[in-house]
Amino acid sequence: MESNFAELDSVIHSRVRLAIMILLLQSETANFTYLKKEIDVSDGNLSTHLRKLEEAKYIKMQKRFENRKPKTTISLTDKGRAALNEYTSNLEEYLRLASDGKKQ
Amino acid sequence: MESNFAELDSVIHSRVRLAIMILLLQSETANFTYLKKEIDVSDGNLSTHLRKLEEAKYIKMQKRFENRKPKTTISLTDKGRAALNEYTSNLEEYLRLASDGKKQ
DNA sequence: TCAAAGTACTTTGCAATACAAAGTTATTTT
DNA sequence: AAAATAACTTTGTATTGCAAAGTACTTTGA
Repeated sequence: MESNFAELDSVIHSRVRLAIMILLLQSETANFTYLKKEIDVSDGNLSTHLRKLEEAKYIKMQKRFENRKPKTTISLTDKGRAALNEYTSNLEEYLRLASDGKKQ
Repeated sequence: MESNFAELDSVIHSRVRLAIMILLLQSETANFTYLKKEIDVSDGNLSTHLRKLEEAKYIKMQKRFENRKPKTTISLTDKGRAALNEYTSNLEEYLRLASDGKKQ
């Protein structure tokens, strides 16, 4: 039986990781501090979420030194962009069902 | 600082529990077997998710006997309906940000 | 000049979660 | 009367999510 409720990519389905992906979609590249401020998450937590997205190859991180300080630049991969697209369209379907429910 | 990324109610932010809430919104009441089939989830998993929603007072479960068989009827509480409403409007904002991101 | 504070992270420890397998209790079929 | 079915719940375990602590520097102020 085909369920109305599609699987939701568990790599993306976490508030923090979803926010990271959306921010990267908007701004193409970002750094650690920027993400941290925008999402309001602790350092450690952000670090592990980034690692998870990297392991899934949804983002890539370039680490280099700029003015003698470490600087990480984070961006979406094509795979990540595609996964986010599918995730959001699945979620939209959930929301559509929810708003159908309200109407009756 | 006000983040664009609102907290997402962690009681609802799980594929299975979100689906349960939406199904209850649509059909007012439901039983265990119906939910299980619609969501495609194992018995044990569904049972624990239902308990979690009940503990949060988002759903109520009436257990009674009908034709000498146990029959659980599950429905949304007002609190649950309100929480789902807030959750979906927060999520819609995330999705709006995502589709803004795509356009640029 | 050297100690304290700041920056940009990562690692660690642990509590909470998600899941399926196994268990329970009662009924229906063979 | 044994086996299958229904409608769940409990248990065991692997995974997750999180913040506190740690690391490796650099900058600032006394």
